[in-house]
Amino acid sequence: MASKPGKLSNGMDDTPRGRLLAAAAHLFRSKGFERTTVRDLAQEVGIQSGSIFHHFKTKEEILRCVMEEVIHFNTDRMRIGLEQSADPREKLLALIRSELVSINGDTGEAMAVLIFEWRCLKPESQAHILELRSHYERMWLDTLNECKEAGLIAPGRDLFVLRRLLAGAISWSHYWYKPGGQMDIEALAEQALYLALKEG
Amino acid sequence: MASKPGKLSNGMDDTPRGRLLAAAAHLFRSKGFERTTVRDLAQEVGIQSGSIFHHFKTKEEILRCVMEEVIHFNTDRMRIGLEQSADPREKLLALIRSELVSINGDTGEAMAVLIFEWRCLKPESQAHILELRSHYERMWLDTLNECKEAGLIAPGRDLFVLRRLLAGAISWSHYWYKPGGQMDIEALAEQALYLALKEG
DNA sequence: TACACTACCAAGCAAGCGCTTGGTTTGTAA
DNA sequence: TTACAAACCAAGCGCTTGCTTGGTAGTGTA
Repeated sequence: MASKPGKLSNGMDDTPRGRLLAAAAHLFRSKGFERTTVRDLAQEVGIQSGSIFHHFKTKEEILRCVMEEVIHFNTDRMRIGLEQSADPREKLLALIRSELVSINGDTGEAMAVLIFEWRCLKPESQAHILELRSHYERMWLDTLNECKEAGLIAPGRDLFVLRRLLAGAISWSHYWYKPGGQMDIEALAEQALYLALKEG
Repeated sequence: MASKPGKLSNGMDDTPRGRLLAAAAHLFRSKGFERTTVRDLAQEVGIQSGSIFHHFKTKEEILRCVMEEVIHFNTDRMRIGLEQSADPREKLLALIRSELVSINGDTGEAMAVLIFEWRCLKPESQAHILELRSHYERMWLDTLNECKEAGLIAPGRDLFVLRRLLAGAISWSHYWYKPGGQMDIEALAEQALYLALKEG
């Protein structure tokens, strides 16, 4: 199971395993899973390449663990965001903000790995990760439904399609959005919210 | 330069080079550039792996050529779509439709390669491709501006950000949209158009 | 002191990689 | 028939890859 309420831990703590996962997230994002060698990874944490396999069975297992940790962490963050929101509009904004922070903030590297190194996983690992993601997507659809019932979203909109379009718009920000630039996450979240709401 | 008006050619014709490019687009999309070996590629077109290098200097050059061809082809398609549209709303819909077709239709594999294998290019190749894309993005921004001036887009929207959000929403469709399913491209284009327009 | 355990190193193996080489076949045109 | 170039093959080189192996240093427990 995930962490306790209010307590966020991304599993990349100051243990050999945690340090390896953090370094892997960094390298897999910047170079890609295939281009990152176990020797790169070992050098990053200051050990020999063979020592990695004392902590993980295979290179693919490292990738899978990075993805698992980031899903747990961000599902918790979204849930907390929802709990602190009063009305449907705020809830949707909280989800958008959470996902933008996931992608452009502290867990950005691991999140990008989750998104862009997907096909490097073996099929059975993919199935396992998809299972973890289902809670995550359920929160989105429930919130979009609430917004529609509250009249915030035009009746003609397909909510499943809308969620996929929003997921794309938000995930894509990792390609162009630069945290610390002119636009902060909150302003970007608001622009993204306009994509969904009918008064946008 | 690209093709003549009205004539669309994607450069993957029935020549040894064209067959290699088509097979490369297919393999690079389904397995990724790194996981695709020159031996895979050779087997796909029925030659020996060494023979590939009679047509291309390096494996990276194959990737670059796939990307160049698909940009030329789709820039032409977008331009033709614009020429056949009367008002700003139709123009924007034409751009959205073109990009959706690029990603989910005939050139889908090459387009996915352009998007998802970007970092496999050498920096100088990236710069070259970015140059080609600039015309493409110019058409988008011009059309969005026309829509805003016509009052179709709310005054508070940042058009640069809007284009990036739309690009994400549209590109992302390659992950989930299945041509031939319940929803056709035209319906999807309309749902995507709602993201931008204020009456959406 | 003895034992067990985690974390790690040094060395290297088998396989696969992109690419090269020297030579052969095939199509075209004078 | 000859000439020539494009297209291709068979073989393999030099290198990198993920991963294995056998052994060692440090730490906590009895």
